[in-house]
Amino acid sequence: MQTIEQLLESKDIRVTAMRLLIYKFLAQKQVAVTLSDIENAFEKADRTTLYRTVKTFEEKAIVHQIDDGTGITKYALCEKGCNCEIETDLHLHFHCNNCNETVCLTEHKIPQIKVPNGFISEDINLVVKGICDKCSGQ
Amino acid sequence: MQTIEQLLESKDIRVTAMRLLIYKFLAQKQVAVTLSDIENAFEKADRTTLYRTVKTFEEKAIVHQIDDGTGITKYALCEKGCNCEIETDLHLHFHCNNCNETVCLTEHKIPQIKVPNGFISEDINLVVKGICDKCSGQ
DNA sequence: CAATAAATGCACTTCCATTGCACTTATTTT
DNA sequence: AAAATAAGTGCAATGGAAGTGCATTTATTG
Repeated sequence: MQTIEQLLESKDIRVTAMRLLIYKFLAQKQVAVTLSDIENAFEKADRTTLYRTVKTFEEKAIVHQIDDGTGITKYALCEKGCNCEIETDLHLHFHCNNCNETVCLTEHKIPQIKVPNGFISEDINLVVKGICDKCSGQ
Repeated sequence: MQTIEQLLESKDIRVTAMRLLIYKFLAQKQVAVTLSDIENAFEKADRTTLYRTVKTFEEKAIVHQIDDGTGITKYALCEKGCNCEIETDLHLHFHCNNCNETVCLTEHKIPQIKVPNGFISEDINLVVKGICDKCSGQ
């Protein structure tokens, strides 16, 4: 069992109170969050700090960025073994049109996509939109 | 053979000089264009007019919107028979990281995506990023 | 403890999307 | 055909989110 401190250190990220808080916030969330979500959760902290913290996490592959088509960038913690950079490891994201939340469907890998001759695929973004389990249940 | 005028009228869109020009511009383009692209092509026209024209086209299923992850909304003409609303008819988009252009790969349909129980899929956005045929050729 | 580097906070800028309102142009009604 | 109405266009302004420069604080290193 690795502590958050150890995780950050293993990625060459200095441990600060702010970063621990933001990490915990992301860990506790079951859905992808926007910068504004984080901002609202930490009203005392400056937006820039939150922004740069998330960017740092992103660079060090602690979180991955999600473009779910709402026009607002969202972030979610990478799962253990999540290699977001590796094309073959990409998972898909589900955006609920009802509650407006976006979740990672980590267990659902993106199927092989064929592209025409001459095209070289490097990265794939797949977002399914619809109604999530929470909203469809009722 | 249907004229542009007839097409617009069939969709309950009034024919104006501006709309014809914008339609022709989109038709001649082989790639998805941003609002700024259109703006640059019609410097005499106001940005708002272009914006609203494209929005009108979008509502009436003459163009479809593309979110290729660049953060800037792009638009492309729907092909004949393109039913962007129908999930099963969705095609994928390819964004070139080199020339920054986005093209519709209309002939490449999106494979069936499985989502977990309780999730209802209504729409799918799939963007493949990499190098396009023009840029990989050299 | 001093020197250095990184982290944080504040202010500001930029870019794109969008809207309100006035004005013009087209369409419909009398 | 003129008046009334509706739609289209242009100008100005707003809002939201992303990003940057710089000063200040906090942590790290010698």
